[in-house]
Amino acid sequence: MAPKHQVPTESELQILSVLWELGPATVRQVHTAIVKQRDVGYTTVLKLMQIMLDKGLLLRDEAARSHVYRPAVARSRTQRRLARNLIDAAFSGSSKTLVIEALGARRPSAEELADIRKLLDDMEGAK
Amino acid sequence: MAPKHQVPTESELQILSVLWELGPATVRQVHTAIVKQRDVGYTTVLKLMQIMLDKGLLLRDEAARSHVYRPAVARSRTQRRLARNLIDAAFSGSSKTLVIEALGARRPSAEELADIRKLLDDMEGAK
DNA sequence: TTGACAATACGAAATATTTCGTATATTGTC
DNA sequence: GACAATATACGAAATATTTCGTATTGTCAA
Repeated sequence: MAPKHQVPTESELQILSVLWELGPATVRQVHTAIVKQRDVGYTTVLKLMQIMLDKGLLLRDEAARSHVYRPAVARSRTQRRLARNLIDAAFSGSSKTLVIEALGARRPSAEELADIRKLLDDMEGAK
Repeated sequence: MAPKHQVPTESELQILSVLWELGPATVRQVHTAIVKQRDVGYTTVLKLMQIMLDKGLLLRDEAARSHVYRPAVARSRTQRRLARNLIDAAFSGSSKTLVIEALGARRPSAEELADIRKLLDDMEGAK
């Protein structure tokens, strides 16, 4: 029966990213945002969002003529799922390796490094 | 002109993972390893590896009757690309957020935590 | 040498994802 | 009310990915 959750595709992720950024939004708003990055038609985005609704990735409010969509699952839950997925698919289960490569790929600021260090402290403390 | 590098698909990643694990290997060896995780035919794996050769993801040695394949790009380079890709696609460019979710998704051992901490030290040192 | 087995090549079906065109309905303005 | 603008629904083409069957060739043991 239902696989409760799946990993969103690239296009779906782009839509989710916009919704995470804007909050609940109409297809028009999402399309306007995406078109700044990539050339794609309005009905394409509409169709994708309808499919995502079917899949349970989005919810929508149909009260107004322009339906308002929002993610069905919290951003951090989806992000965690994506992280776990990548760790298992390409890092042989080692979060450490992913962490190392992530830090190498997009160098964080000093403040962010400090935040990470703090999290490590907490994790060691709560053993 | 060639797009030099692309992100491997799920199936391709599974094959790469096996090759990273085993080192250079034949289709037979890769298939034997994959079948333990997923039910798939021999010629399916063969075809995928041939396609990966075309795409430049793999190299092969045809000296023997059974060709020996190996990744065209080092594991860590591919992993870094995947990390960067995910950071940009789902973490709005923030490696910090990915790091946090990765640590939450697959809790590392105390030793691994120490390794990560060491890396942070190096990164702050080398500012 | 011949037959069984194993390997590659490759076409093409099956499936998944992305794209868009067209039909139709709703809203607001004149 | 009629028209222009804007929405949704939805079929279906286009593309990408995964799957496998079949043809062919090489290898080796009896």
